[in-house]
Amino acid sequence: MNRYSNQVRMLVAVDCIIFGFDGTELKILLVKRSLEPEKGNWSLMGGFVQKDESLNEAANRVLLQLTGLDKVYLEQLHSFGEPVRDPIERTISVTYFSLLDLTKYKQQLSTDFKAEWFPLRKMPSLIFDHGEMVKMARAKLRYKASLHPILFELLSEKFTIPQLQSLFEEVYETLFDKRNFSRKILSTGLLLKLNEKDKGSSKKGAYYFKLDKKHYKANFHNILRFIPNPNELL
Amino acid sequence: MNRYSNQVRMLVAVDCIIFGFDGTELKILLVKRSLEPEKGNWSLMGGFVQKDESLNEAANRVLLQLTGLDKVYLEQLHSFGEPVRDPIERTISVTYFSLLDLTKYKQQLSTDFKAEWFPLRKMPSLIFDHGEMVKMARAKLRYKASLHPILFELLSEKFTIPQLQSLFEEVYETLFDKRNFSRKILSTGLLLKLNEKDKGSSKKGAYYFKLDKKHYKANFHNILRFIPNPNELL
DNA sequence: TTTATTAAATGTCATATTTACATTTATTAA
DNA sequence: TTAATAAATGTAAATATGACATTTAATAAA
Repeated sequence: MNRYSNQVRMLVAVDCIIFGFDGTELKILLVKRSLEPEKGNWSLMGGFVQKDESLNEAANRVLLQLTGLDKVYLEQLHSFGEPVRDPIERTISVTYFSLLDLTKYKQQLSTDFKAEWFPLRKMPSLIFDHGEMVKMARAKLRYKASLHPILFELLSEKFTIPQLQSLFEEVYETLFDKRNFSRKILSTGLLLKLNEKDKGSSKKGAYYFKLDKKHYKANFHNILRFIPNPNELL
Repeated sequence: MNRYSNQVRMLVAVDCIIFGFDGTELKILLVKRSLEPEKGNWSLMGGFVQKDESLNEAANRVLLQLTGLDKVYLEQLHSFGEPVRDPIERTISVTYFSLLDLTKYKQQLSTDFKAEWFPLRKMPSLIFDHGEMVKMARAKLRYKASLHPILFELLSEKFTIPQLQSLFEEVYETLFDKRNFSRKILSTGLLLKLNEKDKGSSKKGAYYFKLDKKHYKANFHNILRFIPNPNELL
């Protein structure tokens, strides 16, 4: 016996929801679809899983092709499998969500794919069920970032507390008290203060911090509480 | 154009990790595989996704076939897609994890599938990558139950606080202080006290409670904290 | 040199939550 | 009536949280 009989084979695709932060706005990377149907419409970056490729490998390949970036935060999100989600042919989509430092993004490669960063709040409508995928990724980002230190993946190696706070405020579409925010973030023990200031946004300047990588990796799965009243935000 | 060209089609299966609680032990429902390869070895209950069936529909169908139960807690967990995970033919497995009240389980149907409940701690080794799937489901159960009231899905409609505490203790393989446990659970406002006692385990008897369904549904997604020091348990 | 301006950094107090720990209560059987 | 058993409940100290205002460092203007 070398095949299962009487069963339907289908295409399996990966689609990536890629988030970035430019210092002010939370953004998503989209591409113009290059084939019919819906050619020319905005879409998540994706591709079919190849013969000898795992799902994770496929997602990493797609991400590398689009951004030129390797070793970015990438996590499987959810699989979508409505029978008619792709009108051409039955296709299961395994979605991944990714967080990356927008400033490291290799723009030259993006031209091959007609890729563009959109502010999440001004995102165009997407093909197929991609809008639903983004919605789920956004919910997961909020959920996970309230409990685990994932938002650091969106910042450069060096960042200031006010920058970090802006990012949290953008993700949760709210404002936090800076005294309490600073106290809570510093109390995690995740941050190392550098002897260097960012003078970009004030005369006094704000100290740069970087992640304590050891502490970060060792405690990543711990449940912290980054967000004061997470329930009220949902 | 009515097909995508030059792409590989694969089988897509759903596999279900089904948890139950008998009052003492946390259990998992397994079946003896009925076809080659690995015929006769223990396996998760699963099946191939059919032509006009969504992933959720496939999982519900499989669960109904095995347990006779409809409308149980069922949640998509993760998709597994290593190229060689099934030696016969490339198959993507979308896993679902399910929590059900073991006492409602229709045993007569299980005979068709040679299904059996195993205590999680004494589970036999499973075919393919099913062991890894169970491990992930167990981690997710612990994670989610520390933040959301999902363990109630494992109990009957009526239950006592000591029974609930036993369940938590079994899931986390630890002991909790009963005064603090009771206070924390009651403070959620999820429980309604009934005018009836369970005399099964003491002379005094323990009051039965049931879920306040409205409150449960409205607040399910809120992040609570059922477990005192979840970090130390991971 | 002094002063004004700006955002960063920090402190305090009241309240809520958490943890550790012991006694009383209801029921049944001896 | 008493002994036995598990259920139910209380309290006090420590810690975390949330609301709120002042001081500080650096630059630019007077």
